[in-house]
Amino acid sequence: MPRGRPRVLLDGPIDKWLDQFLPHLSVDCVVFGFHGGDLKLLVVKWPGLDVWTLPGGYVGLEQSLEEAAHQVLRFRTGLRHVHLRQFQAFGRLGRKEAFGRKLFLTRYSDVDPDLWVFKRVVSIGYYALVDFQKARPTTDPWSDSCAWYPVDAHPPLAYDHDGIVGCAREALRAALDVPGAGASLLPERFTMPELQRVHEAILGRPLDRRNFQKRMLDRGGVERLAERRRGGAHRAPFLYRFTVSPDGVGF
Amino acid sequence: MPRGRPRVLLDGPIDKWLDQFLPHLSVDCVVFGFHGGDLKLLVVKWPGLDVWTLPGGYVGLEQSLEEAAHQVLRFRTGLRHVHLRQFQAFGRLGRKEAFGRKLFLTRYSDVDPDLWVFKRVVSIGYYALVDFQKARPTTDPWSDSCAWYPVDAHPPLAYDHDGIVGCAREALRAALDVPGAGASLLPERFTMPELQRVHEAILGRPLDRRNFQKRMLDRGGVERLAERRRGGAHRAPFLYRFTVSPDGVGF
DNA sequence: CCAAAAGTGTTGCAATTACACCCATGC
DNA sequence: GCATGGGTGTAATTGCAACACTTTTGG
Repeated sequence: MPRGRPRVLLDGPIDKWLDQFLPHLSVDCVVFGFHGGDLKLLVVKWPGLDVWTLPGGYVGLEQSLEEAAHQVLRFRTGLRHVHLRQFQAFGRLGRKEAFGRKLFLTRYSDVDPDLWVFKRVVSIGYYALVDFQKARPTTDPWSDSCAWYPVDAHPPLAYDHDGIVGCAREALRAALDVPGAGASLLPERFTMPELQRVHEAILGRPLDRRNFQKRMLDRGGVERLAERRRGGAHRAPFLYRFTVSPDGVGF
Repeated sequence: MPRGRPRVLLDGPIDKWLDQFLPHLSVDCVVFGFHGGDLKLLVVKWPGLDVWTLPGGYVGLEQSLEEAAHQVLRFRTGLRHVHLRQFQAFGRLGRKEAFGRKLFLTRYSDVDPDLWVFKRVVSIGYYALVDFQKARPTTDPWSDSCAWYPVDAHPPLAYDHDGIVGCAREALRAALDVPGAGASLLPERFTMPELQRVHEAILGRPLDRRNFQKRMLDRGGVERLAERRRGGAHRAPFLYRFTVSPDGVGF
């Protein structure tokens, strides 16, 4: 499977390329975006086999898990400073890596089936919240496409990645009550209804407009700007800005 | 570092022994007990160096992470069905494994410093809640001792294990509001005051006796038995039993 | 009989929920 | 001017925290 920095993908034989990573380990990223009123998920399609997966990557020998996840995000979305949170490690057996070999065979004729990528891989799951507008889904030479899908209607994913997505959504829901939650899914300046749509999409249920606004302002972490959003068909809503980082700490 | 099944520890050379595990990976277990009114932590002392760590182990090539953690628990406490929960993976650089080499040198004169155990190891953190009475802390031939310490006054741990303990306590606190929480720290039958002490120890603050009892009964998951605890100096309290598993699911 | 711990009920506050009214904008 | 969405306030409810009284047991 093609993961990690693209620039080294094509240099030399595969086994040498794999030597730069911690064997049997990977990070998988559940990348959430928000657009058109619902949550989007970034998925990667691999050529030939009609197989989709989460974007992921291997971990360099001298690279922290977090750095590895950031690298995946930077590579797949072009974004550098992304809200990223580890939520679970997935290490049960039967995380079939068999299709990976087929994938390699589409590029290389003779691949050693004993390489660790075809055996068991333990994966550390991260979820990421990105600004849909700024993200530039990037397809590499290995993959057919890298694109957003509605999180409730994405193509079935290989391995146990569907389960990983469910797990990530749960973790995301649980993290929703800290000040600044959902910030990273929106542009820097946003309106209160927009923030509400984000919360509704994550929780999966409608929220009361007025109570929502009150709670957000009482909780702190948001700052109302003088400006309003122009151009809408109705009363112009205020713009807001977050005053805390996505992790709940002040800037 | 001596981890994993004891029976294979002494068979053959170390590098062969290590071949049965996923390289660069381990599980570390934060084992909580409850005794004499406060939380205890199970720690292991390694010989010669005045070094303590959490009980941990490596992950077999055909073993799930959870199985590996269960194996550590079974080995260190003799308990088979333990409430175990993964809470975080620790993979940042600088998790110095240097002392491990010294440890091996106390047993073997010539150890290859290129073995993966001396390089970087990513560790999956599990916390466990065990019945203090039933647990039998077990020292193996490699370690000086395996013993309970008050969680607020345990010897400083090597690596980043002190940080791991803090992380585990936080996860434990967050998991305290599900029905059946704290069950696994007590014997099968327990009194309400006992359960309250557990919650107080985890939260680190006193709780109101009456509100506590009400909440526990309203929430469900506990069942009052006919019997009472005899022999106390005062009014005999009722005995209770949990009707849900530690994970919040009914039996 | 007294001290100390356990069982049960009631009150009051505070946070959340439900709901009503006014304002702005485009067609 | 009217439909639609946005901003603000208030009443109702509920969940939780504070607190009082009774019961049991050993000494």
